[in-house]
Amino acid sequence: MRRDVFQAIADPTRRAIIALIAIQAMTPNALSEHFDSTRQTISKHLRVLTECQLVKQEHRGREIYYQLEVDKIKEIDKWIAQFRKIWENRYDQLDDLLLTIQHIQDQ
Amino acid sequence: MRRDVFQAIADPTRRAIIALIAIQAMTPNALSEHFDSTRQTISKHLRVLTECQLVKQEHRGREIYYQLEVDKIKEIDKWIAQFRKIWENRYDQLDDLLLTIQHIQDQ
DNA sequence: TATATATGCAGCCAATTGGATGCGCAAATT
DNA sequence: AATTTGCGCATCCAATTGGCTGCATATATA
Repeated sequence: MRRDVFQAIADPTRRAIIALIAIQAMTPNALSEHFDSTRQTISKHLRVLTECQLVKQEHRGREIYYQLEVDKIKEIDKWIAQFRKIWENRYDQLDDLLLTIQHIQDQ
Repeated sequence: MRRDVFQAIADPTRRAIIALIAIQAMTPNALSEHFDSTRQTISKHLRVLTECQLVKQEHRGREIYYQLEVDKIKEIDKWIAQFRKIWENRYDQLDDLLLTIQHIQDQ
């Protein structure tokens, strides 16, 4: 099983789950009320999220509260960071200039 | 076909392609030299990346240079942004305090 | 003009995925 | 003690995915 963070957030339902529990910890039952899928299907999604440590469980009697592991989101942010410097250092003017230089070289 | 940015970056090979062309535009042939997969497989990955507009083509004779669409990466960053305020406003001290309050309430 | 090179597309296949259903188990509630 | 509630797990299934091979097409090159 691959089970990495990027594969986990590929599914729209799982992203929605993440967004919901980011606000407050929730049980599988409470979560499934927000979706058309069955509780078991949501449970399966939570398993994927747990396996890649994007969420953690907090047992409370027979209920299990799922809570976001914000640090794991940072992992995605870390991957994005390598491109951030590109769009931060890119200005329209500079773009035009480079394009012009390229055209001259092509001739 | 789903073909959204999150599904696109779920595959490790596609993430590697993105990282490579972020430095400089590359042809499918040049790209496939960096992987064990065949040129056609890389081409298929490039198709996925093109369809969700993470890359754009620049035709040059019989060669096609693939170039990163940095703006599309921002879309992922935008999704991450909603969680950034959580980890920025979260300090260990505050965490401990909240945990203590919760324990008191549980009693 | 014939050949080599660069590429995309169609089709095939095994593996994975997201969904449902039907359990079993543990904790509350009656 | 019996029942209800909350949950995870195993299994099944159709759809998707990532990889391959074998083309067809377009552009360079001999």
